[in-house]
Amino acid sequence: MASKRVLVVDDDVKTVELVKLYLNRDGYRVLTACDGTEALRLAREAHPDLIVLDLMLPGMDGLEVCRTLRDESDVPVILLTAKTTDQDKINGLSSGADDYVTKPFSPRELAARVRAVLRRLPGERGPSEIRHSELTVNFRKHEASLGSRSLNLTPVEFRLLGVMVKEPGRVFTREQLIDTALGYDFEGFNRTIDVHILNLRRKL
Amino acid sequence: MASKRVLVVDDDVKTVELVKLYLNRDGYRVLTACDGTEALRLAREAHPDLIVLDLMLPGMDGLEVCRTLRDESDVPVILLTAKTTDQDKINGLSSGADDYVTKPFSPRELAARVRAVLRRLPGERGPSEIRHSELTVNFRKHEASLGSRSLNLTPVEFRLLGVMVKEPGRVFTREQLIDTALGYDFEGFNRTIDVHILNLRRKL
DNA sequence: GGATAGAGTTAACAATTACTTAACATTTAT
DNA sequence: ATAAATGTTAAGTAATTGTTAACTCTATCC
Repeated sequence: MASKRVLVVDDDVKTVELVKLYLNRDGYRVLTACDGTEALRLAREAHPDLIVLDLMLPGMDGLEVCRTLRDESDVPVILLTAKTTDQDKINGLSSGADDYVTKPFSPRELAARVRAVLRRLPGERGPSEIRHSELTVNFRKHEASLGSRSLNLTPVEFRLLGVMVKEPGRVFTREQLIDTALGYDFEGFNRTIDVHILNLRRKL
Repeated sequence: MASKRVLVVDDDVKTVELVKLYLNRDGYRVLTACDGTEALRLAREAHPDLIVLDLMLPGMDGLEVCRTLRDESDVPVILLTAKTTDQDKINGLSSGADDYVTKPFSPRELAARVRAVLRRLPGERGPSEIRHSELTVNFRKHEASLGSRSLNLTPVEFRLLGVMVKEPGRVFTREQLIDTALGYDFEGFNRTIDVHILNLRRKL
């Protein structure tokens, strides 16, 4: 669940389609762009979780695109290029890229690198435990308890309780709760969240 | 919090400067050295909070430097290694070093790893042995036992048990376990870790 | 230089858990 | 009083995790 979005930028449509195929197979949603300008536009609009960027682009240079992206956000970038010397790698990585794959490449390897980069990113920190009178929510242990009784929460329920316990008293819309608990790209019946809330209430 | 000091050791000035740039951006003070002798001297004089150490150094071997550092203090070390070296070397080293990054590397990633190592540091650089009721894990001997029976753990299993025994009750994601047990640059099927966990459970 | 053993990886399948939905009940607001 | 919103139940469906077994790779031993 919570499928991530990857923006793939390459002027060769064949390449884009190939990469898209493999990334889709891994459960990512894929956006595509054929040149630097479009890439930047999409990056700004859609806020993808990762960008696969070819260095040889018509018009705007790939390295330039990479640097611009870096200035504007923290989105991780994997560079794709035919250049093979170490110096090129250094240049690319110095421009703020997170990884580097040389053409011709195995789409399998690229997919693996996408996974690897995304895996090591989620580094957000908060307090590891929040308490409110009887209620204790421990994020490190992924565990919540009321008094001494451990509520056996499912992942969705835990996320719901987590987001609420961080801002007690705040009222959330269905959409806000869906975003945090089911993922921003949830495309189902929006009353599903009601059931999760119900179950959570029962356990409390 | 007073800004931490990081010693960066590499014979290539370009690399050193690049790393320094990124670490400075993260608010660290950076010391630099170009060879093993200078590295040791600076480590002794300045007592940095962390050392980034290239393994390929002129004169004194990086491995040798690493071992000397280990003998003299508890300063955490992140190794820089060429991608062509064996995974086995990394395995052997990771008992002494706290992390490693393969060249060519992304400075973003290195900075992230520096942060990660420093973050988990105050959680004490544990004793060489941890016990929990029947379970004993000895890090120096790389050996674990339940009661009197010695569990014959493989390297991967030992690392898994090691990371878990240090924070009992904590829930880890697949990705976190993969990072510590299989290496941050593991590029395979992520359910591989399930099998290691299964095997570990059976031995317990 | 095979043969063998140990470790790690992977695919396929089973078991379990949890998520989603639709239908109906109750409450709230107008 | 009635429409809209929210609460509740139970059944169907999907996602995740557990397990087995086959395969690869390396290192070691005749």
